[in-house]
Amino acid sequence: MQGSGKTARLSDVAKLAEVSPGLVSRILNEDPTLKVRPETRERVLNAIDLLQYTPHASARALRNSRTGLLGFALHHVNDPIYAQLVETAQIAAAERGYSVVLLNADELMERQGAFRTLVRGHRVDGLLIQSGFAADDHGLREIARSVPSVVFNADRTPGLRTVRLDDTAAATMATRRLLDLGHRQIAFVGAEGATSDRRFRGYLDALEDAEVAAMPMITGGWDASSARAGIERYFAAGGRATGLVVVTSTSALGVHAGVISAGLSLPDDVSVVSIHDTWFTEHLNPPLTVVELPLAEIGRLTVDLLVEQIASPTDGATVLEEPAPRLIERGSTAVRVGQGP
Amino acid sequence: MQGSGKTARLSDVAKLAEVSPGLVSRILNEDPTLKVRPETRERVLNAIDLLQYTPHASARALRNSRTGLLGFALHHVNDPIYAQLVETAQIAAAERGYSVVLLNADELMERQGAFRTLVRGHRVDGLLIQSGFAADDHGLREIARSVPSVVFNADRTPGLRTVRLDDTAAATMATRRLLDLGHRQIAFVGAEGATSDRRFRGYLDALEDAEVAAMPMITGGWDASSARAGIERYFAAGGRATGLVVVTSTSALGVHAGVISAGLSLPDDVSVVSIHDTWFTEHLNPPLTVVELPLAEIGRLTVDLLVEQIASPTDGATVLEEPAPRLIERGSTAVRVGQGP
DNA sequence: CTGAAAGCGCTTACAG
DNA sequence: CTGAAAGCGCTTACAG
Repeated sequence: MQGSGKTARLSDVAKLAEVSPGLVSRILNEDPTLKVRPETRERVLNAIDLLQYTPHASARALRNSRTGLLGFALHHVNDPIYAQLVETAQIAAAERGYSVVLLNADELMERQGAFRTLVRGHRVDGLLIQSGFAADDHGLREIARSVPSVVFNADRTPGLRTVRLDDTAAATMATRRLLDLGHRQIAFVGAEGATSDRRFRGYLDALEDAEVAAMPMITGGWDASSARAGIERYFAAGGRATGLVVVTSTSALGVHAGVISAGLSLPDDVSVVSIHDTWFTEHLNPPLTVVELPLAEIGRLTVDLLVEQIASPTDGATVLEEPAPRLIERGSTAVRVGQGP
Repeated sequence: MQGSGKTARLSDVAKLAEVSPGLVSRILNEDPTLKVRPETRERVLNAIDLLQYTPHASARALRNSRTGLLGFALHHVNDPIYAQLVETAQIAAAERGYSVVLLNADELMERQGAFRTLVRGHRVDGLLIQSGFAADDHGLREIARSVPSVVFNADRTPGLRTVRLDDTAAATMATRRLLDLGHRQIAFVGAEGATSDRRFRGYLDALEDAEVAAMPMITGGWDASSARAGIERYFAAGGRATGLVVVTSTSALGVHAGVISAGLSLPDDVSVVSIHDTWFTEHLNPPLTVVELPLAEIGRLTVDLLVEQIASPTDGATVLEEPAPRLIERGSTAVRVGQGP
């Protein structure tokens, strides 16, 4: 049932083409020092074709100390933003000849052994690590130092190559839009971790610029349900914000639902802007106003950086500023009404 | 910057423990025929610990003809249902000692070479293939036959191990609910592929049972935007359904938006039920009534089946019927009003 | 109870 | 211009 017998080895090709295995290998790998008779090369190429020869990945990996695998250590693929990122990054990796191994960041942080098997067992050539998510990433950073890697969403850290989007600019843009619409009671719905901190910073910058007082951060978290609970608590406790900047659109979905279930009208009583555009935002009722950040581009960039890290590791912080954040105005924002100036 | 020098090899452990490499290997792999002096074993274990020894994955893979990798060939990870599945399956795989390689089903189908490198290059021990998505999966089935694999969502096919959820039962349950609410004009919003076909069948079954006439299928597709476009076209053309059974919740999001943008009230004019519960359904406005199918369980089951396939390939169709589909009634369904009996 | 040796399939200096 | 040989790090019959 499984295919047509054994797969051909290099030596089979060599035998068929009546040359040595070494020569076949050199032709396959396009050894630049090699000067082979066109006629011989032809014979070898034909044999490869005839036998459907494909190099044995493990044999190559052992010999070259390169697996051709990139590990992606994520907290949740089941988040639309990261799913989108992974999808792009997987394609970018494939284009560069790498496959992507899906790793569980939490397991890697918690289980000492999981990390050891991965790194000391030479299972991947490099690691993309999702950071900036939990308050404490120490475990992940340890890991990042022991293998070529790119830490996604972390702040600049000595010894690490970090990459991130321009979170601050995005949050500033979102907040400005609410200010322009006349809102003066604007709160930030945030979460744990460095990414949220940077976005909160952007929110503060915009308010400071406009000389409008900031409000205490509302704790929302990174998922819809916790954000919804957070915002329901906020309004139940008498919260008075008329404009909400939400750390990410996944959470904004919950905020959206929470505002409505709190008996408030969206956008008439409360306007909501969030960060990241994704497949569901335009289909909400009302649709979500967002600041779009270049997810596809950061996916490619991250893979490129990781491939560079494998070639020669360097530290430093990369921030993708182009294409710039872009406001997409939809129905969840409106001119502020009521309560006088 | 990268870790503390070279990693230890088996021979280093052997040297330190003053035994042969073979012995270390046998202890490591718990060779049952091995009777070693406790004292010697202790020495070896200590050496392993001291050197932080971890077997070299590629060397093992070459020797054992097992990579420890499972390939997941998907169309879009960027779909909440599949993202959820992948997340569960990744964890299940890790528990069984396998890592997951993310593969692009479309690339695998289209690029002859991508598939050859994968299979003939011994890159994975087995393949989980997402099927039932496009109308024509022939390419994927070819692949499935040449390597231990499980084809997810396909109908029973000779020579293949298929696994799927009880799509028909789920759709029947959804349709019944609309019937119970008094709806008589019920349409199915479907998509391409076997999965949608089975759900359509379930819809037909329920109507037949109730002796209610079926309506032509509305073409929605597997994503929110195309489903929205489909439903907008439908109502613009004078479609008269008061109840909609949607093939999956991702599409239902678009249907939800489309019903509203068509100027109809949800659920008063049109009730919507869809298949699969996921993180966003309860946060829509109104929240989505769905039939929940056991996604986490099918993720585990699929990995288990795949691991079995690797041990010894067999064909056959597995349908996960337990836990049974479950109706979760939310705000997108209501008793049918207006237009007399 | 433990060791020596061959071999998994490749690549690459080193010869000629 | 091409070949023979060693070796990447492991495992496993085969001896003893």
